[in-house]
Amino acid sequence: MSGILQALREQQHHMNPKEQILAQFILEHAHEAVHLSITELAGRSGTSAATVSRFCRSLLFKGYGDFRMKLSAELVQPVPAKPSYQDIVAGNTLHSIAQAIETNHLRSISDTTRQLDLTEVQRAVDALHDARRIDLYGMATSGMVAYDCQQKLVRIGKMAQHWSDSHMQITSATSLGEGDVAFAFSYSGETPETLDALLCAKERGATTISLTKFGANRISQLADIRLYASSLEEGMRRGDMASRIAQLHVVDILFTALLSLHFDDYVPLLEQSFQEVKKYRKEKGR
Amino acid sequence: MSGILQALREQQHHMNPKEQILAQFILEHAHEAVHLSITELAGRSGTSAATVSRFCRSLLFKGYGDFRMKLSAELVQPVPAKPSYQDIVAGNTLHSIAQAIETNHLRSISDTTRQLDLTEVQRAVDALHDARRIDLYGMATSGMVAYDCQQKLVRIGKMAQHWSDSHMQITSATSLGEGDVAFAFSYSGETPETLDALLCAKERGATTISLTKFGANRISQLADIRLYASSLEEGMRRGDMASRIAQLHVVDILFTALLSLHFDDYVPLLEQSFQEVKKYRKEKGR
DNA sequence: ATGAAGAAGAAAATATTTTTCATCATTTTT
DNA sequence: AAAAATGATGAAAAATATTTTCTTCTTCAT
Repeated sequence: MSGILQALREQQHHMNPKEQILAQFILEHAHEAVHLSITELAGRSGTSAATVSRFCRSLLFKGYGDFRMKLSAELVQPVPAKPSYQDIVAGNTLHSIAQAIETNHLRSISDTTRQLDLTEVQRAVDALHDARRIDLYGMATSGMVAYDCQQKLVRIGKMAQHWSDSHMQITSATSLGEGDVAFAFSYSGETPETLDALLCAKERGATTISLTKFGANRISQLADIRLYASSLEEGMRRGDMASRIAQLHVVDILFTALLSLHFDDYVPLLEQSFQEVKKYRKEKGR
Repeated sequence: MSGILQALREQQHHMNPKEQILAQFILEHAHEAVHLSITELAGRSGTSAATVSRFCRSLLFKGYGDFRMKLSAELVQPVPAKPSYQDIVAGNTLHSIAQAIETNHLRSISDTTRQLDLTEVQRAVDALHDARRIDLYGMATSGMVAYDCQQKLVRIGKMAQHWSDSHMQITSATSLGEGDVAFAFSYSGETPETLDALLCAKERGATTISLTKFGANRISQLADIRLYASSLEEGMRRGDMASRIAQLHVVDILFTALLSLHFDDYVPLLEQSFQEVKKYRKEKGR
């Protein structure tokens, strides 16, 4: 904490009564204050526009506008790196919520990248490249990651299918075989539906890949190729938010690696699918 | 380079002549520009105050003051360690790919958080809280974000529905009305199917929210509440990877804010849905 | 009690921003 | 090719926002 808010806090007790009230309001609602006009700020803080104006000038700003701009500039300074993940509880300000989530997501991506085993990534890329058919399993939030992965694979001409229905997952897994890939997504690594499907696929001879949180878990134990995404500390509520971002991050790395290693095979397909969507829209008269 | 200046650079060539001149001036003298009043800026750049005002509004700022404040906020950011987003090409090593993707995702999240207008977030949270029914529109990658948002909302007992089928989107939008919310997700902000659905919902009186890349676009123009996620530079391949992460980041902030502001309403429901899924599994014999 | 000094708001003055309106240039239609 | 329509632009008017002035009120020292 530095600059204007710090100055306010320090000088607050040497101010006139109404100015103290105003300073207090600004300290408590800084992020809101910068969006208010001088009249609104006066109203919200129980003072008058004249007082606010004098207040700003006594702090040696050129006027309210100048004060507001400099305060707003101060408020967007990036958060200093916080050592650990932030938990979220009731009654936080919007600003602290946004910061906490940012911290969690940034960390979760950094951690995941740092601990990523590139040898396993390479094996996964090769398996996906060589796969005849690719099945993607995941429930709820992880289902979304699986679906994202499917979208990417389909765009480069892969036969990839995500099933969010647990019966269909098994049905599909049953028809896999040697040369096919089954890719399981699960934050906990214990999701029974996903586990079942992966097991079934493995029994039919498919190559199995897992993307779970770090540490031992039943799904990764089952997999031939094991990828991990960062997990939040145990007991942390809403851990799946950050983990989902981390999982998508891994999917992006996988997909980009696939593209980069087989550029000539895939990039034309990707461009083509992009152009076709555009063309199709034009033809509809847009 | 990101945010406002980036948007100016990208959109400069689609502007009116005087607006191009103005954009050019701002790009060249950004640090000076934020200290000028609208009249001074008009004078220095060879345009008129009216043009500057229109310019700011056409970029979807609330007015010149808003534009100036956000630009000023952008300018005080220290130069990031890694100056720009990394593009991905053929033949990279796995390590450089992972690093590039990490850089892009980290930046994309930081940029998005910094540019987030918390007033708009608050309005969106209120709208979602009060909503009788919530429709979520988005195609392809943005469809996934919409779906993610639906999952979260449903878990706290909201009637939320994502349609990935463009006909069903319209069908559903048709039955919306006053007190309902339509939430459109689109990276480009121009996706016709999403635009149509949002328009239809708006015509029926629903409150409309948009989450698009930064800068003026047709979807956000239509929306009552406008949220933005960071965009990569024009011409960058695979821009949607980072944008999807950024959009999910915004969804997380929205949802957490919703939870935090109405803790007692929602958290019990969330815990309950979590416990019920567990219980249901136990009963199946696991 | 009285006067001086300063705090604070109402209202006036000023400045800034936005909108309206008239003009001019460009494009489209006839 | 002329006429009509559209759109861009700046001047001026209108609307807003900010600052200053002026007056009242309170406090404190005498």
